Amino acid sequence: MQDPLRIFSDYIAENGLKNTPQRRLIVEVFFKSGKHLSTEELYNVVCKKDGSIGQATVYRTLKLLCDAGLAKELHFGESTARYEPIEDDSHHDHLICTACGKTQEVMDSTIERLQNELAEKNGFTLTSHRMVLYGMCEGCRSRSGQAEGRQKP
Amino acid sequence: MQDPLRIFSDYIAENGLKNTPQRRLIVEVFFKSGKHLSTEELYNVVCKKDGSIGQATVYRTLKLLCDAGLAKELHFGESTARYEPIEDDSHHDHLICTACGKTQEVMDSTIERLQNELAEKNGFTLTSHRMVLYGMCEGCRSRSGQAEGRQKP
DNA sequence: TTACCTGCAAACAGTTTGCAGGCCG
DNA sequence: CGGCCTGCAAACTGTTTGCAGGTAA
Repeated sequence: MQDPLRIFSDYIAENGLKNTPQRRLIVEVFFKSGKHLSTEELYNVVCKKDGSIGQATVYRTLKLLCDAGLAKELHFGESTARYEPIEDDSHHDHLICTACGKTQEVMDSTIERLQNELAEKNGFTLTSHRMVLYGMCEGCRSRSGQAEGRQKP
Repeated sequence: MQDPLRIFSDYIAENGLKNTPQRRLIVEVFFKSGKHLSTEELYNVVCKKDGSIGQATVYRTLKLLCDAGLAKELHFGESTARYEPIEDDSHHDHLICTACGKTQEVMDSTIERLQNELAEKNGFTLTSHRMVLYGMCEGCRSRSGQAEGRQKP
């Protein structure tokens, strides 16, 4: 994928917006630090590099990134939203460990195809989807041992 | 599935809780009116039958239903949570029209199986999942006609 | 009688917005 | 220079919680 910063400044230019240092910093940090950042996490990192940046700007810039098609808002189970960089054509879904919170990106083209067929079968034209698989990762499973009958967390 | 009210009062009894008229009303309305209610929608309906009920009780009762395994909290794209009755063994996923907001329940056992395999392949033991398909329903598609190139809503 | 419950309102958390100044283009 | 941007703080929205009185068991 092309440099996201480049795409971003193109988008900025095309839409008569301004390419400010704050936006550049936020976008850079967002794409460097990788995956599934919440606004607050992003804000914290950004703050360390420029303590004068306000949260509102982070919120506004993330929204801008979504508009530009460079980021996607995600809602796992939490009260806060998370954002993920859109890696061009590499679509994927998420696998989350309910014990340790680890998230892993997954992708299965057969499932993708069946999703499309399922939508068609119901008269829908699919434009996108979200799939999140919740389970227990290897580590947590062996760590939690034989305590299987638990119901209430 | 058994009467949800019955299951609920069993749960109440087993856990030393109280079976109050407010709870009974909320649970009854929740299961009668069916699908994907938000707390506010549920509150509005309940209010019409008993104007003295407070929102807090609705929130608390929905949480209780989740604990009892009778309801499930859903997050589509909105700012508010929705709740759906758990119909025992009839698991399903959701198909949502991005134009009119219509939601439809769907289920594909092949997809379900592949999800399990995908999780296993990554060392996870799957416990649950969420899948939401976004698209355009037949009605909206024909209604919106040939305006396909639109980018910004 | 004794917990548990309820409605109310205040408290909260996450997010948005109005404003006065600042800066890109 | 003009319009977009920014930081700040206040406003908002959805949800939670403390409290004093009420009620199921």
